[in-house]
Amino acid sequence: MNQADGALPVRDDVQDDRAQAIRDALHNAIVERRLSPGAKLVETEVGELFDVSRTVVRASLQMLAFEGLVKIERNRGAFVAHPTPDEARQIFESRRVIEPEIAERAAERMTEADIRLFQAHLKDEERLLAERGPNARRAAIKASGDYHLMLASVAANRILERFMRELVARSSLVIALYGQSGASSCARSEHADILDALVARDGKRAAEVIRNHIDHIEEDLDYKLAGNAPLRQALCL
Amino acid sequence: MNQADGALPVRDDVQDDRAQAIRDALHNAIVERRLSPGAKLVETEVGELFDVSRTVVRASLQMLAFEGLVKIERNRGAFVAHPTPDEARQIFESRRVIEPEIAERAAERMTEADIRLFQAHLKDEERLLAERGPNARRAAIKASGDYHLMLASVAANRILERFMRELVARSSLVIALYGQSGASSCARSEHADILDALVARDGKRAAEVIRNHIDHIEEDLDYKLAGNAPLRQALCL
DNA sequence: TTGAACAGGATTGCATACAATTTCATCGTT
DNA sequence: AACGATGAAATTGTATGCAATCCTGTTCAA
Repeated sequence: MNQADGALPVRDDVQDDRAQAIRDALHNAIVERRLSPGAKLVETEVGELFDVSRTVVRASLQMLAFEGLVKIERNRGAFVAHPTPDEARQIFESRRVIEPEIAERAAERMTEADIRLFQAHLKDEERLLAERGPNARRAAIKASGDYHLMLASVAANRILERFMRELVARSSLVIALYGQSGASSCARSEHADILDALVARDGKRAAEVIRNHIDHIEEDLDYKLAGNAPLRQALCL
Repeated sequence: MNQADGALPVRDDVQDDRAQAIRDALHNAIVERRLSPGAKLVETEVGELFDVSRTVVRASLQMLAFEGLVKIERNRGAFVAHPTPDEARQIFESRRVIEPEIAERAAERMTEADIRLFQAHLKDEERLLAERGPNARRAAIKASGDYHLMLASVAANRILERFMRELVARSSLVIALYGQSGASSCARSEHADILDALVARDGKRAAEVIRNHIDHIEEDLDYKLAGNAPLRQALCL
C-alpha cells in the first residue's frame, strides 16, 4: 500500500460507518478492476461477505449507484456499471471542464508538504509500473487515479473533489471497457509534467498540461470495442 | 405551475419510483423554502405523510444527503442542510467552474424549440415576480433556479446536469441563509441577457454573462448573517 | 430443433420488530 | 435557583419475514 491510502477515502463525513466501509471496499474493487463492468452484486452475498444484513448492503449499493459506479435495476438488482460510449464521452467532457480549473487552484495552494507527497506518489507509481503481476497492475491503475484525486484535494474545494472522485472512478470503468493499450494507466511522464507546472506555480500551464493529459487518455480509447457488454446494455435496454 | 415542471425532475433513471417521488417532493420543499435549513426530518413523520414505511423514507433521505441538501447525523437523524459560509463559497466556486462551460455548450446546441421554451420560461419568471404573496414568491425562487437547470439540460451532458442540479439546489439554501435583498432571486434582466447571448450563438459572451450573474448572486450574500443557525452547527459541531 | 408454458428456486422490495441511542422532563441535591 | 442524575418516551440502526418479481431448467407441442 502506498502512503496515500490513508488520505484518500475522503468520505464526505462519517455518517454510516458500516455502509461506508462496504462502499469503500466495493469502490476499490471496481476501480482496481477486481470487479468487471456488468458484474452482478447480490445483496445476500455481499452481506455474508461483510457479515451484515441486506439492509446495510442496500445502503452502500445505493451510494455507489449515486456515484454512477453501480446500476440498480428495479427487481433485478445491482450491477457494476457498464458505461456506454456516450456516457464515456460525457465523463471525459466533464473532466475537461473541471480538472483544469482544479489544477489552477491547486497551483495556487500547493504547499511544500504537498509537493513532497506528490513526489512520493510519483515514485510509487513508477515502482508499480515496473513491477510485474496482476496485483501490481491493479495497484498501478489505482495509484494513477489517486494522483488526480490528490490534485483535487489540494484545490481545497470539497464539492469539486467529490465530483472528481466520481469522475475518476467512472473513468476507470471506461478505460477497462474501451482502453486499447494494455498500459491504459495514463502516460506516466505526464503526471510528472503536471507536478512540474504546479511546483512552478504556473496554474495556466498546469491546466493546459492536464487538458492534454485527458485528451491523451481519451485518445487511447476505442469506443467501437463494445467490450464484452452484458448484452442487455450492449443493446441499450 | 410552469411548463418546465414536466421536464425538470430529470431523474438519473427511474429506478425506485416511490423513494424518488418522496425525494422530489422534499427537494422541492427545500428549494422553495417551505422547509428551512436545519429543520428535522423525522422518518416516521415523513413516512406517514407519504404512506410508506421508514425503509422507503430512509432511501430518499440518503439520496438527499448525497446531494448535500440533507445532513444525516448518526443516531440523531436527518436535517435540512445548513451550509456554512465556507461551504457556500465552495458551492459558488463550483458553479463558476461548471456553469460558464455549460453555457458555451448550450450556445452551440440551442434549437429553435429550446429558444421558445426559454422565452416562455422568462415570461413565467417575470409574471411570478410581479405577483404578490408567499406562494408566488416561492414559485419565483424555484423558477429562477430552474432557468439554470434548463441551461444545463440543453448542454446535453447528463453528468454536468446532475452536478448543476445539486449546486442550484444548494445555492437556494445558501441564499435562504445569507441572502440580504429580499428579492434574492437573481437580478431578472440577467437571465434575459443570457438568453440573448445564446440566441446569438455567442458562447463566449454567454459564459461571461453567466460568470457575472453568479458574481452578482454571491455579492448579494452576507456570510456574517449566521442566519438563525441551529446552534449545533453554529458552533461547528 | 424451436418455441411456448410452467414450476421451483433465487432475489429483490418493502414492512415490521427489536435493540441501541438520544432526547426530554422530572426530581432531588447543593 | 442552578445543576446533575435518572428514567420514560421518542427516534434511529439493523435484522428479519413475507410478498412480488425475476430467473432457470424442464416439459410438451408444433
